[in-house]
Amino acid sequence: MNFEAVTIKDIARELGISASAVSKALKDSYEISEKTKKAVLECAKRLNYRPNPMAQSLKRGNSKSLGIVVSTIDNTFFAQVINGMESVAYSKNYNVIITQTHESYDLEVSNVEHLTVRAIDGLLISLSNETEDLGHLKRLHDKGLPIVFFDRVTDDIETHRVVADNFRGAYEATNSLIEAGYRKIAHITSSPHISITDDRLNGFRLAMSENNIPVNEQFVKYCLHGGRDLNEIEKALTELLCTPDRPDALFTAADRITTTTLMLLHKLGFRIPEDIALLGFTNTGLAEVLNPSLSSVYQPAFEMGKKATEMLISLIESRRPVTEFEKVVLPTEVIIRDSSKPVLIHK
Amino acid sequence: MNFEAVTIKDIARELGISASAVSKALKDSYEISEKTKKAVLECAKRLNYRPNPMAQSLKRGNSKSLGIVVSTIDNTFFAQVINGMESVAYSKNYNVIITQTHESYDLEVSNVEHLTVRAIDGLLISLSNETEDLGHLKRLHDKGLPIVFFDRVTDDIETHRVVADNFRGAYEATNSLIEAGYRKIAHITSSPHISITDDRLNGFRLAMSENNIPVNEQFVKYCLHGGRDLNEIEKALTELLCTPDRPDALFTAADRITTTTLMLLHKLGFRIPEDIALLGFTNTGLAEVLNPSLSSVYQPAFEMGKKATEMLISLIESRRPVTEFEKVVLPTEVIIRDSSKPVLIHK
DNA sequence: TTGTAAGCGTTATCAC
DNA sequence: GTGATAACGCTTACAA
Repeated sequence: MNFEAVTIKDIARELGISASAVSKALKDSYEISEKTKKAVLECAKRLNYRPNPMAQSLKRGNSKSLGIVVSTIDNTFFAQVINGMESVAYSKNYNVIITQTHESYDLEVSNVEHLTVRAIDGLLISLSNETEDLGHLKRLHDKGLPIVFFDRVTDDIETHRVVADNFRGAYEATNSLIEAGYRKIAHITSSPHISITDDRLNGFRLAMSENNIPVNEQFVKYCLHGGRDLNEIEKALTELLCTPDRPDALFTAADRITTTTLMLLHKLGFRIPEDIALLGFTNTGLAEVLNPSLSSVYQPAFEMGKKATEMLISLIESRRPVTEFEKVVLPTEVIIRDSSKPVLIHK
Repeated sequence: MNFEAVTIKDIARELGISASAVSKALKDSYEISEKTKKAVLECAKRLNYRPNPMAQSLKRGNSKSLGIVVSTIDNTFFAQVINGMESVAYSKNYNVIITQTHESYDLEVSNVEHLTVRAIDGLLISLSNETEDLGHLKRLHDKGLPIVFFDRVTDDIETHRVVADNFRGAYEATNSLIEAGYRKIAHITSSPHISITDDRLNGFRLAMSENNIPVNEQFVKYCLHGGRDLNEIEKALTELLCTPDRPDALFTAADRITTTTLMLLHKLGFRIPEDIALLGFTNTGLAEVLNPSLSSVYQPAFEMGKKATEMLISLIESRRPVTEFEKVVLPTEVIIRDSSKPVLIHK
């Protein structure tokens, strides 16, 4: 760029040596004398030389950047995942390029396109709520683009996957509701298209059946937009709560759904847990503070980001084609909360 | 990249013409015959040719990508700003690279470094809470890197700035509290280092003084971490509320501060607005739902992102050096809410 | 209308 | 130990 114009040639000219000597000196090649190295290093520092990553990429055939595709960055869970990804990527000298699908299949396709055009070395992706067809990803994968799926994964593409233990998290969470005496438990969850929805639903079902509690199918509500659409959740809640035989507890299956449900319950004048119990997957401090009386299910977001990125970078940097793929399941943490919180102050 | 290996040469070879003819045909040059163009286009599509952006950048001396620096993406306001930025950038064929400072000066410096090393064409930045020294940005600006500041701006660097009308927003918000009958109004705000803090505080002070209400300086609380640190706000709240002559209303000056305050008030058992009124800057749907009885100050986040990006791209693409810089002030929206919300259902 | 050649900044290979 | 040279993929004078 014009504003960062110091190149290897400038150093070469300055010292009266060749560009290739400078290049070698800068990477501490054994071919170059100590004296020259010292002079080059000094000069590079003095002129504030920075290698041009474009030129390096062009030469080396890689870009040292990773593409990230999430539904939205405005979500505590994904924000934490991205933080984990950044931490590993930066430590290994990779950059990340973040894109959002806003839960749209079309945007997912065009973002993936955008990223590969921009020449990424690998892709970290959590599928959008809408996505059913994986053609766009299969094609890239077949061409050799390393891909790691996280959170919302698919088994249709042979590669690494990192997920939280959604099944166990849902199972334990449901159990804790049952232990607390609740029986009429409703489950508000995401789109049926994505992998995690099934896992959580199955955990819920197992806990219920182990306790000989039949699942009322009217009490299972899907939210196609995953909590981003307030109306969708409002509708689900209305249907659940506007009946004489309404649930005595809600189990919400995603960060946004939990937060939104909490908001709506407050708005509707329901006290928690006196009027209705609420337990949900959440990575927002919010739910725990507003809802101190019950457990919540915390997803290992930062760890997930780290793990996925480590796996991706190892895929990228492995010399030979990888044939063994791993599905890593990280433990979900069910936080059992103590309802005896001190109330600090006089009103 | 190895997985996307179709180059201009492949097309040239396929058609038995030269690479430069292909290049020209692809950009619809007048020099090339219609027949050749058609053949090239067909072949490019058939082979799924994608230009290598690295090579283009190297040649053209630009990267068609913009750097974004925000404190954190896990914040409704910044997430909305980024959405606005993406919408403009994509429409003009720019990519964005998002980085977070987590309110740390050191991270701000290293991110900016990272971005320029990665060769961005321009920088969109909202200063971190901690930043006082602007040397790192001044140096880049002097070298010719186009920069646009948004939200948390500085007057020390001669360039475009985009802000919300924080002064007016705070003024109107405070007025609405006063009109509602509150007199003992506390102000919880961000770090005193950043520009918006002063603007908001001044709006608050003007409204108070116009109504002949003295500002109790004990009622003005600064949060150096801008609401990210729960303890900081808890401390401020405790100090404010644990006195006999406590405030009857809180005016919070930032999205995260509003949300966190809301959480803590609930936790402490304060009802809003019966026990204490709360009015704040917020871009989260949350606050409005939980706090339906009062106004809230909505920042034009999406518009801010759009405007800042338009200005940056015009800076980048302007041929001659720009000497006239603009400070755009977007209107803040004070939403007066109706407390008569229907409560839907029987408990 | 098309082809040739040089060059963007870097690096690898080979010669000196 | 150091320097020429070619190459990465693309663009653009300029030559044909």
